[in-house]
Amino acid sequence: MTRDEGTGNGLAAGTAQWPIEEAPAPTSVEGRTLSRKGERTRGALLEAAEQVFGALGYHEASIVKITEAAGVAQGTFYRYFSSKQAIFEELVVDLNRRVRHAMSEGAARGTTRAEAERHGFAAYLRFTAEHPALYRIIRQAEFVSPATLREHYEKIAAGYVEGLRRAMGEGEIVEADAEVLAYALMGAGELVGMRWVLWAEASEVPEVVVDELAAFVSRGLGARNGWE
Amino acid sequence: MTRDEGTGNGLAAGTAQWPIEEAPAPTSVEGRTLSRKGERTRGALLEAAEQVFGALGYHEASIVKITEAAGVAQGTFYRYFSSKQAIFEELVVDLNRRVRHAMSEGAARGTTRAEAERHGFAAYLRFTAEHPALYRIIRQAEFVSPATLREHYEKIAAGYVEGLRRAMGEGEIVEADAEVLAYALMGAGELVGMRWVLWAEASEVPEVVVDELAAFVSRGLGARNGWE
Amino acid sequence: MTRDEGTGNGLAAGTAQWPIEEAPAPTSVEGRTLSRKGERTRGALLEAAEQVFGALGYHEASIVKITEAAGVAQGTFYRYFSSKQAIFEELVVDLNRRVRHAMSEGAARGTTRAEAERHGFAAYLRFTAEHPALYRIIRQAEFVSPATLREHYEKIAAGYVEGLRRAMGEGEIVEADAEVLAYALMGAGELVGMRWVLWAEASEVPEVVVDELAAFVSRGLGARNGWE
Amino acid sequence: MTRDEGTGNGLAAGTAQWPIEEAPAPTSVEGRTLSRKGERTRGALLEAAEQVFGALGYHEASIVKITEAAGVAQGTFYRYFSSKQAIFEELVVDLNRRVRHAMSEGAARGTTRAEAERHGFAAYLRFTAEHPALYRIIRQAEFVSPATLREHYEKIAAGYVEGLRRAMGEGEIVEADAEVLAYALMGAGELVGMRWVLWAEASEVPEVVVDELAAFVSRGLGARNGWE
DNA sequence: GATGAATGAGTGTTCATTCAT
DNA sequence: GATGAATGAACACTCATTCAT
Repeated sequence: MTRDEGTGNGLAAGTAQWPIEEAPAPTSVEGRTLSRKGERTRGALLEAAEQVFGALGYHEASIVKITEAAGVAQGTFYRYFSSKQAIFEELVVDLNRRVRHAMSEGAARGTTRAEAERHGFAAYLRFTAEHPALYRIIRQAEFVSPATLREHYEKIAAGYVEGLRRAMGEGEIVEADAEVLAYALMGAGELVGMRWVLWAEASEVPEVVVDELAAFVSRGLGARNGWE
Repeated sequence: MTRDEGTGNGLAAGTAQWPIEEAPAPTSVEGRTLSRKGERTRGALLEAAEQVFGALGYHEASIVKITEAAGVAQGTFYRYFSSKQAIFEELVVDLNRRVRHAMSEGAARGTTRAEAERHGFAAYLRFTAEHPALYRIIRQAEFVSPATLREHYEKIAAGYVEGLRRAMGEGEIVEADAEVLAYALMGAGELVGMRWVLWAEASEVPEVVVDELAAFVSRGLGARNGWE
Repeated sequence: MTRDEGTGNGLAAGTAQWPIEEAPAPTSVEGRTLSRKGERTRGALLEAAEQVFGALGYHEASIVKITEAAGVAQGTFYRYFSSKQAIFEELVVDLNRRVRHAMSEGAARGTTRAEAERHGFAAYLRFTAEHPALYRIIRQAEFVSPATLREHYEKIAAGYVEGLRRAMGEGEIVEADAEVLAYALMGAGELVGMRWVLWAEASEVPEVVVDELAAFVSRGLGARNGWE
Repeated sequence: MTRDEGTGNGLAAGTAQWPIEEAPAPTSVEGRTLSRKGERTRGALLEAAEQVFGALGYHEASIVKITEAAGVAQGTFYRYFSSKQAIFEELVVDLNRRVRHAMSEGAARGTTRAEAERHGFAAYLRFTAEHPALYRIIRQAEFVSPATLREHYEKIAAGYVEGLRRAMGEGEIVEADAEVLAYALMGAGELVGMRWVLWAEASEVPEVVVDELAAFVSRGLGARNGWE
């Protein structure tokens, strides 16, 4: 993952800075170290959970449905996760890591600042399209696991804040409260994703929408040499 | 409700334009017309539902809890609402009407455009603080009643779009896709509300946060003579 | 209602002998004497109950449905009947009286013995077709009010027994246990009615079926100069 | 089970001919194959259901009562039957198979035609005495599961019809509509059973009653060399 | 006298979780 | 190590009945 150096800027910089754990999957459960096969079963359960939680929501989803989707017996579930809530939380953490990764990679693809910014949002929206579960699971987390939900937003916000602060320091964008900007940006992305991906059941957001959003944000950040 | 005339502008104009039904409370159930007492019972149930859904979420909320909170017997519930889902949906519609009303009123309080804009957001954030249920119930609606959720956002967006288009026509703000802007604005408000009202368990958003948000939006809309 | 005298015979004689109360509708409830209007309301409730119990069965039927069908308020029901079970029992008694009346009248229409017999069954089957509720309500009575059910069959059986005994005395039919014959005849009629009226949803049993049934019974009773 | 060959006749032939599946108990639920223990639990539930439905009727019977009677937890019920209605229907099918089996066996015990006929009815009445649930459950089926009810009668009738037709062909009984006769015979047996088993709470029908019934039927069928 | 609002016990059913095999 | 049978608490909802107006 290359980071954009030198041209430090707002959004792109931000997305590039999220701290991402490098060893994603825990390989032990309650002390047991997982075998190859165990690892695979665990992965199958997580993936099944993403599908099922995404499609049905936390409450309609049931352990039976998840284990069925994963092709294992009901009891097997509890060899890998201590509860329904536990796998849910793990899923949020997992998706959080992956979306931040996607956004970083996206932002890094831009060479000019405007492009980078646009790519960051585009990556987020693309991830949303590919993983509608992210959006839906996050909404469920509100009640299922508020702490995890908060952590999710805080981690993304932290990345934004760091990037925005650097950009401010370098005079690339207007001086402002970086945290407010961070939450505003996340919110904008979330609802645009909801409107043009989820509701439209589209596999991607129309380019023009991404452009409009990026332009709005660019202006809002008071970016010099912004979009256009 | 005074509307800003002549100086039609972006946000303020938008918030001022939401079409709001003036006769809010339905007064009949399944054809029956409600007596005074019935009206009161129904109101108590709705209020209790707002508290309970807001505090526990749709699934943890139960009819027993709602009726207990309302001080009526379990069976009484079904004289006024046909199901748990039904009262939930009614609640969304109700809150939607009230939040739009609050935003309109807020926006109308501003005399200059910048003030109006700021007041619109402030009103929304104040409403969120007073009715945390709005935010939480909306999140639940994702799975409980997607159509109602969508309607909620679409109604608010429609108000924004109308106002933004007018402002564009009058050259007050930059020419852009009004719908994209609308969803971006809603998202920004929603997450800022989540961060500074819900998480902070504050009764209001710090003034400076409102200012920062308004400034960001003002710049993003390319408002002439904007905030500052 | 003419009774067959002189030519005393089996079935026809039997059907003609059921003791039928002549003043059918009780005109007071819990001491209250019913006004004209009250009488009408009570009748409407009974009729509605016949429809509803017949269509839905005892348990699916509800007081609300009955009162709705009768066009009165829920509470009004309890001014005329003390409980759901009470109106059900009254209905059984009522239908019992009416079916016995119908059978008597039918039987009386026959001039020869064979005709009379045939007419008795035909009348029963016609009544079944016009009042499917009879059959269905009787089946429900098994658990709802066993005593009433038993009374229903015993009353019909009593009529048969009396007629059969007389016919035996006059040498018209074979000497046998009249009660066994009575229950066999009732059972035969009931299931034929079920098969050719209820299942066929027909408004009457095909003539040929009535003929076959009458012939079987005629032979079974060892009737001299019977059917043919 | 020996069948009467050569002397093919009416009732006995009929009862002897019911097609009876030889592998009675389904051993899998929703695709799952039942373990030994599972099989036992399932059986216990069916037996408990027979008792409870028989004693209380469909509606008064509750899953709690059934599971209590079977000595298992409430939830266990749903591992074996998908609903209250489902176990009810299974019960009807089960009882139907068993009563037809009993009747066949009974009829086969007769050597002369008159004996066989008598044994068929006697077997039916004995079964009724041992399984009052049959009678009571059938009556409930009217509303609970009309299709199953109909199937029950049709299967028994089919056996009768086949036997009666053969007997007619061989000149043993009078030529007549076999289906009408079948329903008449079933009805006669049913009500005699109700009167002398259920109401008398007797463990068997008095011999004389069986004799009388058999004689009536014998005459009704126009049997040559009939009873006596 | 009629109404209809209120009651609350009771139902069928679901499902996360445990544990013997 | 994996299974799947068993559990039982919990829930949404119904309805006969009561009673104040």
